[in-house]
Amino acid sequence: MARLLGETADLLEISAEDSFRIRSYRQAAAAIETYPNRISDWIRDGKDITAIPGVGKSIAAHLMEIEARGSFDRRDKLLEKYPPTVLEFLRIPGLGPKTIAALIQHFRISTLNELERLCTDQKLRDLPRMGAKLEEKILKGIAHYRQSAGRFLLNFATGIAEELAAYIGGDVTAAGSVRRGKETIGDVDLLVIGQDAAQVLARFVKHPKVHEVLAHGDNKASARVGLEGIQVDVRALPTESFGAALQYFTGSKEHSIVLRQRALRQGLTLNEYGLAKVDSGERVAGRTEAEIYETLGLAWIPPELRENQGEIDAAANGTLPQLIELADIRGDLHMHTTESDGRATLEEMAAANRALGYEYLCITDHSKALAMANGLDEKRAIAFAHRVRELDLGIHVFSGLECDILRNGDMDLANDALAELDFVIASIHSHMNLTGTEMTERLLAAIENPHVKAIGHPTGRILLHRESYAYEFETIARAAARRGVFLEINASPERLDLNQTLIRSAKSLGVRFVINTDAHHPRHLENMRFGVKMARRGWLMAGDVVNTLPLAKFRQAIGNT
DNA sequence: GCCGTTTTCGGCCCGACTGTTTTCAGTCG
Repeated sequence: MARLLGETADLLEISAEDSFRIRSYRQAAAAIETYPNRISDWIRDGKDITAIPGVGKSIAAHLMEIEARGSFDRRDKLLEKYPPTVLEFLRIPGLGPKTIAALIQHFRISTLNELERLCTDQKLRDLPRMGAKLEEKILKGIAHYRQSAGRFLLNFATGIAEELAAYIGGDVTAAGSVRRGKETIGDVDLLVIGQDAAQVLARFVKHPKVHEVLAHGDNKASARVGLEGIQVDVRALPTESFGAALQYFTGSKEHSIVLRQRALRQGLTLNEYGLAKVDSGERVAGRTEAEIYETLGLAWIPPELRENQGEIDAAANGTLPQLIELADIRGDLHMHTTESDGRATLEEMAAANRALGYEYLCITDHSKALAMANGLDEKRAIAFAHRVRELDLGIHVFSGLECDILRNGDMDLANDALAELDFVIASIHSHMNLTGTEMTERLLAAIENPHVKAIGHPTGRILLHRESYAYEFETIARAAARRGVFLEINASPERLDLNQTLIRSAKSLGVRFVINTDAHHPRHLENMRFGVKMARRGWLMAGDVVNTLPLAKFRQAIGNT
């Protein structure tokens, strides 16, 4: 439903509809996407869906039509006018709705290939206000889109941000979605404070990895960096604007819009330079973020929450959660060794965990169904568990297993073998295309197994690569809460599974969590910070996460006494 | 198309950069 509304907003944009109507569609799409309950259920139960903020009479009618027949009239009419392939055009950087509408009208194109030919044939310049530079820009944009679909993993973007910040030197802060900890990143935003702007920007665009300068003005510069072509935006601002600039540059856009609306109601206007009175222009805040939020009557909001999903109300009411921090984690409970498909030995992994200052860890190699990973059968699993327990490296090591959930919901290893282990994570690695009903039954069966303590990477998504498998998440979360089975937040950067919406939903249903790296190499253990980011985005506190417990309490929590 | 501390009508966040054209529209964040 959210996707259909969002696509309709795109189509309305190309057809030059009223911009406020378009925004309404987008806001409704965002509201539905992050809504904790299933809209279909609400409609079937006859509840009033206009109670959802952003959903009014018209969009409610559209949603009921979608529920009834999979589309709605307004969308169908637009699709008669514009083939759905033109939606891709909006993903091309530098190409917006006005240009797209003009191109469709004049050249009757509908596919990226046709658009590309138009540019290589230098036909675009026949139209008013279009020239050679635009043709070139679109060609580069198409190439970039095809290569990466325009998004990058959080760990990659974080690495680029840290490398460039070190190169630029001085007071540089990563802002944008990197600071908010989004699992995929469109571009890297760097904020430079209190230095000579022109000099800083000039130095940035000369970085050896900068392949293409997209914009270079007095206050900001944008460039594509590295072979992957990730876009980096650098903005330079004076020291007295640091807080305002950091707020503005961190976003999200939706969060900032609501913040500025709130400012206006107080007779204030907010931009990247500061918070000022509308009538006199007098500056009242801007040096720190906290100062800005405070002036607006709000507690400072952690960046991970700035998605316009209730955080502003919570900040106004003083009900923001005390979010979990990396330092709260006392042990990593999901990792592999050379016993299955890990790259380091049991001893090396344990030593690496101790070096991170953890109190305990759990070794969870694969089970035999994952033959290509050299998974363990019952006999090997039990023998290995003995070796794990005998380890004496000054850190408590639990013997565990990442046990495959077979197609029918059975565990890969027999229950008497699982009973010998301290901590069993049940994961799906096969038959990922079952129907929603089959997959729900399969996971329910795993949760009912008396030896299963956690569900590993619960949705199975691989970012930018593979969707979650289909199942009824709420049903699974309810069962997990009832049975006391933990849901994993897998910190591996290509998974980051669960996402923030599912974390919040599961928490509201009473689920407790574990945050694990799924490390196959000692250096992967450092990915814990990304898992904690996701937990924070899901509004979790330390108390929601079991592996923040001290050893003795953790043992109680897993029934290991 | 949504919404209500002033509103059931009339508002709806704010600024930088580029290209093409001679004053600004389009795009982006």
